[in-house]
Amino acid sequence: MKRRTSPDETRERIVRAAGEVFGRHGFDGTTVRQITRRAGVNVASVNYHFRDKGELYMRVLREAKCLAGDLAATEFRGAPEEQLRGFVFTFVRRLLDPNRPAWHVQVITQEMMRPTPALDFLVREMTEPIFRRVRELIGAVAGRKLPGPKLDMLASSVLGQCLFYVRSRPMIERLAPELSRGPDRIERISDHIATFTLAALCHLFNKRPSARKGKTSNRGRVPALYAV
Amino acid sequence: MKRRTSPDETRERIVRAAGEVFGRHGFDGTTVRQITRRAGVNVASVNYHFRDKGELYMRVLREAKCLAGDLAATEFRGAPEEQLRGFVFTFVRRLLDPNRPAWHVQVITQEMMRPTPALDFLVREMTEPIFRRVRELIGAVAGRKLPGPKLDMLASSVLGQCLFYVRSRPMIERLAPELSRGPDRIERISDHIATFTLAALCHLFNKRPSARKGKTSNRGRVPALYAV
DNA sequence: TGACAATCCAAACATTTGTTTCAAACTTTT
DNA sequence: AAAAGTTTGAAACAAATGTTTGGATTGTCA
Repeated sequence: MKRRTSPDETRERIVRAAGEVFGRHGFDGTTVRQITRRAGVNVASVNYHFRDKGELYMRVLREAKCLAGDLAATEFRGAPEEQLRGFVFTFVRRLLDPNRPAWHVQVITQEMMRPTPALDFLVREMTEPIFRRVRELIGAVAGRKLPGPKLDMLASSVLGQCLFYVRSRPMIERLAPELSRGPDRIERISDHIATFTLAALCHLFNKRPSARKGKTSNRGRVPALYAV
Repeated sequence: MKRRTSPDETRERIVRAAGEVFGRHGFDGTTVRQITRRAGVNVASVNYHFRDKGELYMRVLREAKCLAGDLAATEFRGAPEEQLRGFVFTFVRRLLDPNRPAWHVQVITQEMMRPTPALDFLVREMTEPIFRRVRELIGAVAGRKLPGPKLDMLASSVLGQCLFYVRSRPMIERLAPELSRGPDRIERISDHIATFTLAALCHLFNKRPSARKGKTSNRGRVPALYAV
């Protein structure tokens, strides 16, 4: 007779449940019993399959980083402006897409805000490459060599805009509920951030007015290729 | 003989210590004994002076909101662009000034990210007014009536840029340490955000190029009046 | 001073925490 | 089918949690 749940499935169920709870309450705020209750397994399973709570947490972070995808390695085609726009669209979609399990982003955000010893891993493995990538894209749009700190701040402006919608979600839902609703909200937000950013860069570095203005033109749409 | 510590001082010591610990670990991650140890008082003091841990937390939030200042009510003078610039300078200073106790900002940030029932209070009392103010300032700069959601996203772009430096601090310190150091870092960051934002608005709404570009001009400096 | 209330403190309270134990149930191997 | 190795589950563990208790200490006012 087949076992009701295989050992591997138990492990997966624990990781998924752990991701959801860790994502909502962070490492400290989460109890092992919350996880096992949600996963429908025994309390001891956590210590059997993973050494302890900390080890399980690391496993969850690794999973989240993995599912977050190699955004940094993605190639975008077209003019530098189009590439930056493509990046913003992909990044925001990764952050807000309701089809993806929400805990991937949430658990990473929690770790960024209330660091545990695991933060170094996350920065090294995903934040740093993404940050570097944004700097490259911005440098290309600017079309000239920029001093490092200036480039860092420009990249921070882009990432800050994107992450705001994730990290301040409970706030935004109260202040501007329209922004959180509607099936096209991801595209609206992406389009705004990209347009805003390109407008700033365009003005700061005296590029041509870049054609875009007002509603979404076909040129402005992110190619389906990017819309992972 | 005078008591070593007056009851009022005990209360204050508890609130300050609680602010520091809550700011670092959030409500869940904080234990009453951590607070009392840091404050140098007995464990029971918390339940004596404040009803329970939750009541103390609310008191801390109220204090933080109070010390955060009535940024929303501050009047800025000059052209709309100057007013927006003044707001950014003041806001960023409030967020990053090392002379102010860091926990004011941190405890609010923690609450935004991992909401407790107290979030409604915070949004109503400080976030909402600030958000509304930014929308007004941006509307003035744009010089035309804008649809609500558009205004919301523009405000989000400004606040997102500012808050990034607070919420991603542990990350930034690893990625771009230069941004976290130096006595002029607050001014450098403020100046960048204001310039970046005004450049975008200027380009989006076809205003005149606004003169600013490159290094800080005298016009660009925030008047001492604003530099609270 | 002496009585009264306010404040403080050590100890204990009942829960909840992460983890361990060990026997039963199951799967695989012999 | 018997033996060996995995996986599960109920119960128990010590440690830590928020809170309460009762008595000691302090300040106030008659």
